[in-house]
Amino acid sequence: MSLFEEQGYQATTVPQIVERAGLTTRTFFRHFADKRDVLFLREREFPQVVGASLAAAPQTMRPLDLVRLGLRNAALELEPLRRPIARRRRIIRREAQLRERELLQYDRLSNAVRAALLERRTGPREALLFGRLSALVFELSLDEWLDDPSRRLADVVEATCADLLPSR
Amino acid sequence: MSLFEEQGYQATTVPQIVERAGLTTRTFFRHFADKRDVLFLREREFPQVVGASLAAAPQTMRPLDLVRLGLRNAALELEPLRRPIARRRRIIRREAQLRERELLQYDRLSNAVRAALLERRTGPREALLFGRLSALVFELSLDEWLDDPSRRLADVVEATCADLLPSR
DNA sequence: GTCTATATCGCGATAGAC
DNA sequence: GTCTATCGCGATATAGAC
Repeated sequence: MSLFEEQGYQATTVPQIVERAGLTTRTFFRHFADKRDVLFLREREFPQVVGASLAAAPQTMRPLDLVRLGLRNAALELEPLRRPIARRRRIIRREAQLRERELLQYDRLSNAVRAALLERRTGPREALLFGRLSALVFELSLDEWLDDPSRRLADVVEATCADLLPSR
Repeated sequence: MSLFEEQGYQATTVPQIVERAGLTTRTFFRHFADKRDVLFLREREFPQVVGASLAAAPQTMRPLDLVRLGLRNAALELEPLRRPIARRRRIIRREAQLRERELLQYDRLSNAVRAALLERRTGPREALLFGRLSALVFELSLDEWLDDPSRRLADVVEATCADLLPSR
């Protein structure tokens, strides 16, 4: 992130990154699928975590409440990381390439929620829909939260849920 | 598309593509930002078209009806292209790289709708929301339509709108 | 259109952890 | 000893400068 801030993402080469990190180029690519991936290390496991959180919830919950629970849990984990997340967002916003990768991450989140709902015999269409809407809620909430430090992420998520997930 | 189907997307190189097309590599990259872009030629103008269609609608329309109109117009244009679109989807589904680019395209659609709504003094939050939801409606509809040839895309879009865009 | 850089990846050798 | 991570070298495709 330091290098990206200093010189921009494009201008920064992988050899420069590995030099500062004390590794070789080859090692870099064993950990990261491509150069962009270096900014999404934590995010890669994020969908898994949310999915697991849904799987662990009581079987009796409705999809709507399930999703709210999962997003709430996710929010609590991110709450203390506001600074680095905001820093990262600033970098991502400057490069369409990075926005593109970010979208893929949200798509993975969406799929994780969908898979968790399917496990509970939610209908395929409803599962797909809730998955997508969950990811949308989360992205919008994160953004609002980063712009308004006075609110807690969990609260923003709750409000966005109420707004976007009309009870079905 | 033929090459991608024969050998897969990754295995196909740009030199192979230009050889079959009778061009040079340089010419390829003059038209397409990168290799993936070759599958999104038409899609690039799509957001513009939808945006223009919204801008041309009567000023008195509510955002909800505006979006429905825009998506309906888009649907009518795609209706005759079912075969190639389905073929293209099959290729895209096999490669995460391509799915990623597809997501960026939907993001652009979302932004086009948002921009059009902002022009009409819709509130920023509502514009953002409707933009995202429009793209979501469109993606889901397209997918359903490709899986069920018996329905018309415009009808699927209408049904998905009713489902996802509760009147606000 | 030519030339060049940089991202990406395959392979074989090696070092450390358990 | 086996497993896994790193290294070093090299090849090629993508992408961009001029």
